[in-house]
Amino acid sequence: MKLSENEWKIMNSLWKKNPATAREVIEQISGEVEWAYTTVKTMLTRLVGKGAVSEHKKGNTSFYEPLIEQEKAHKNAFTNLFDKVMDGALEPFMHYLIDEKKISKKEREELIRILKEEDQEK
Amino acid sequence: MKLSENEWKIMNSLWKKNPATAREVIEQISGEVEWAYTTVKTMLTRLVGKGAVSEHKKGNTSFYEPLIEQEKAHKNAFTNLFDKVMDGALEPFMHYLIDEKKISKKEREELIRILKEEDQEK
DNA sequence: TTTGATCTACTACAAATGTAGAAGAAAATG
DNA sequence: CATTTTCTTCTACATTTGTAGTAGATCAAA
Repeated sequence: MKLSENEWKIMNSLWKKNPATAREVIEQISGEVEWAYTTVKTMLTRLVGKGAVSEHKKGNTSFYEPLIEQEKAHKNAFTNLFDKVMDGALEPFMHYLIDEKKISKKEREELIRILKEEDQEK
Repeated sequence: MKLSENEWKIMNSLWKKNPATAREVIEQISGEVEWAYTTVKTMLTRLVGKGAVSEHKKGNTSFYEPLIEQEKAHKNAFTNLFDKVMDGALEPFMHYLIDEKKISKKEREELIRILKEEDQEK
């Protein structure tokens, strides 16, 4: 399942709150982007076509729900990034995290904790 | 600078070896993908158009070189992934790394080292 | 120098993506 | 009920991406 940038936006909104109407989706993402109502509708329809979202109606209004799990979708996106874009390299990523995203000391410690924790588990 | 998947493939090849001719690029990525010669040419031309790659000729043959830095390009890709796709979430990424990419104990230790090292520096 | 191999430049064309307008149906409001 | 608001479905259209084919130029080998 490959999603476009705009589709991610919609999916992220739906993962936060669902079922949701097109109107609700728009409201949730307004401020981040300014799309016409029908633009959002079009993307929702396309997502339904891709099988990423379900649609059911109450009266004449459609309610949408994600059909794919956020976690899986994100993993796919990561895999894609690493395989296709990064050619498998991991280390530059860590530096990126630290340099560009300016993760806090706290977050850094959290990451270390996660890494160590898994070390124990396995 | 936004690159498509195929363009990443070409760029990664050019970062490994440059300047390079279209023929050399093809040879380097053959095995991973099977594109017609003219397909690679088209993409190189498009990359030149985007300003990601330079082209200069010797005789009638073009030699290509990356104009953008690999590190910066990768950072952009990360930023894009996090901002657009992940909505800023970091933690799921670590779990992804561990679960899906099955990074080795060694790599894990390396990541921890990097994270700690930066901790000292700043 | 003829001929085959190789390059380039140009053109093509379908699918995906971004972005929405128009028209008609349904719901809400006065 | 008449009018306004809101939804839906269709249609549209430019750009980007994937993926080459063709024809003409050039280089290399016999």
